[in-house]
Amino acid sequence: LARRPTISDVAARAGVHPGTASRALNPALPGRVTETTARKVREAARELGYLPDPTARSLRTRRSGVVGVVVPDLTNPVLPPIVRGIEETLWDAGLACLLADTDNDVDREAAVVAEFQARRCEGLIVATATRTSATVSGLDGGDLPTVLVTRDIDGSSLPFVAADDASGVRALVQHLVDLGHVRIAYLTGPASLSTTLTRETAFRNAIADLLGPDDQAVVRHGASFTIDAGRRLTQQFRGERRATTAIVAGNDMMAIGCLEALTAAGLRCPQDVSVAGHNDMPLVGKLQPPLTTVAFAQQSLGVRAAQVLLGRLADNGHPAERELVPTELVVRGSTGPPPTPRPVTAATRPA
Amino acid sequence: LARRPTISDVAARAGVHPGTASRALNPALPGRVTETTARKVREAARELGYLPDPTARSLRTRRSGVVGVVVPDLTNPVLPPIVRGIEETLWDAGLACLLADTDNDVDREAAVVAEFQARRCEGLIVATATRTSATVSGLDGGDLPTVLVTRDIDGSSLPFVAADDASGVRALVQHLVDLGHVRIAYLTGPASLSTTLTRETAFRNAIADLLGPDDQAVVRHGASFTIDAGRRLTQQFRGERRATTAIVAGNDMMAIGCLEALTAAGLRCPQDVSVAGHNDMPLVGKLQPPLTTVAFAQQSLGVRAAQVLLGRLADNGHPAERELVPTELVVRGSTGPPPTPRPVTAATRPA
DNA sequence: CTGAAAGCGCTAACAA
DNA sequence: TTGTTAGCGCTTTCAG
Repeated sequence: LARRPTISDVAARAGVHPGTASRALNPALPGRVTETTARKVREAARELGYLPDPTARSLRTRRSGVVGVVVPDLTNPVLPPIVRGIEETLWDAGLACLLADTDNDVDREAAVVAEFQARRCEGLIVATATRTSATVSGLDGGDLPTVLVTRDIDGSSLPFVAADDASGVRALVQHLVDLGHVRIAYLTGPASLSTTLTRETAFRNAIADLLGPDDQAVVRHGASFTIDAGRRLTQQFRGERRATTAIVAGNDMMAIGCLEALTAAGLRCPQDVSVAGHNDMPLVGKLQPPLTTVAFAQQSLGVRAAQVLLGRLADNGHPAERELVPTELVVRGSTGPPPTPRPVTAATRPA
Repeated sequence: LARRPTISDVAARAGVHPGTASRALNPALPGRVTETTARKVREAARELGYLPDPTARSLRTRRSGVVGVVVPDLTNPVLPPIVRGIEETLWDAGLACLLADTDNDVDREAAVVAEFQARRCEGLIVATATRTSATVSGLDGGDLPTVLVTRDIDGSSLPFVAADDASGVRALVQHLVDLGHVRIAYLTGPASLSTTLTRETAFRNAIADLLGPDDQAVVRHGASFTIDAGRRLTQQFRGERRATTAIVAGNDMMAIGCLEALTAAGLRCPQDVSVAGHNDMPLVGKLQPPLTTVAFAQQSLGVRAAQVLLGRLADNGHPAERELVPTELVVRGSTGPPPTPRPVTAATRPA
């Protein structure tokens, strides 16, 4: 017979009943079996190359051994290491990962979550980016264990793992203030994203704490976290605020756009204007100038997220953990002291 | 009752037999049902919020609706867009993606494939990197439809989708020769990887075709496709071959290492030595100098791989397609004419 | 065209 | 401790 061996085949070969064979193969079980039968069964299983059918098992046990991982856009460089950490950790726990990319689309997100529920995922790890999501909010308090990574949902009490962006941004502002900057602007992405709010709030707080009144915190929002958006925002911003000596971008891509716009305007970085990013994407340390940015251990973040989910799988009841993994300020060449004090308009005018 | 509705619930509500309900809900079936009953059943299903249980269905139909995607290392920047293309295409075809990262480990690869088979994946897309693999070879001719992406297996007849690296490398060498280079070296990664061989062979052929005898094709292998390996290889290579005016690297990371080593040796790129990479990773166009490299539509590659798999799923019999998606030479600032002819040793000596 | 019944492979009650 | 039995939810023969 060409079909793959079933537990009945194993049982037959071992001369026992299928039920017994099942118990023998199941490691931790209260009603154990004799060591001799266990050996016989294992032997038979090995000889036959028996692999249990997870489908049949799922149907019976109502546990699929599968976790759904939902990302907004896998081509965002922060995500792959996170997904890798998740996958590795879950694999070691005997769980497989279904991956879906929502392309930042709410309908797609809803469809993915529905599909993953239908497929009997035991848990969900959700990294999609918006601050609000009817789909994800609906999971809060439900019976499908869910962990948010990198994003937070307004008013949600779901467990959540992210980098401690606030500390990173604060360290960055501190660094700029230490260098002597007093006119610092923040260029960031859409206010609808969880990341935007966290970082922006941290920026405003840091400015208020370190430089006094809030009115010095200049913040501009772009349409997306891209090089283009960073470039455009910088161009239009430079038209209004020439006194600025340091620009913090919401992520590295925007910082790159910012650098390009400054260069195009004939300004040097960091001599005329300092620039910093966030995320420490691959290669930003190889740019000219190398980018000062906020880094975090991306893969560890994924590992932690998976561990939190494993905790929820064991007990979905206890209060949700909200964990932040540490960030680190990476100082590189794109930040330096502000231009030596001269009449401000002259000091920052394009060459 | 709190449990989710089954087909029997739907059938009861519609006043028909479960079997009939099943048929009514199944779109294309030979033995159809009356339009009126079909409507009743759909109505009942909608009211109950019925979702078929894929586990039970799988058990019965022996089709899981899941395919396995095996990657060597998701943090390699070429992979995420490919995986995204795969996921999107399969999602549209109603298939879900199980993702596993082997961390370039053969045992892990074997375990993953076994696990995916056990989980009743309908097909596999394998992107792991080595030229030989007992595990993957074993899939050849088996009943699990498998598509290789980005890699090839020696002597395998499995369907395979990759970028047309050979054309890209050839275009690159042509470009360098057109610029006037005659001493061109190739620095690449481990010979055990599929990618290494394809590109290296193309390089040797191009050199032989365009510059004559093979002895001018200088090739060095490093331990990995990393910045470090590129740097080390360049350092040791420069010790031996000062006449070289152009260096082609096996991928962009090595090219970056190469640039660093040249800079450290006081050489300018492209004035003293031209450098080129392969893959067009994010940001390599933003480096100083911007890197000349070989690009391909990564996401499309993933889409094509998924489409080929869908073809195999429909008919695993017909001969395996071996498809190459086009590459494009992206000329940027890191390549230029060789130094003006002077005594060779002087022309390439560090400043 | 629809109802009846069997069974995918496994595990968890219950009995012996 | 082991065998027995039932059944997870679905589809698909086979009758009617």
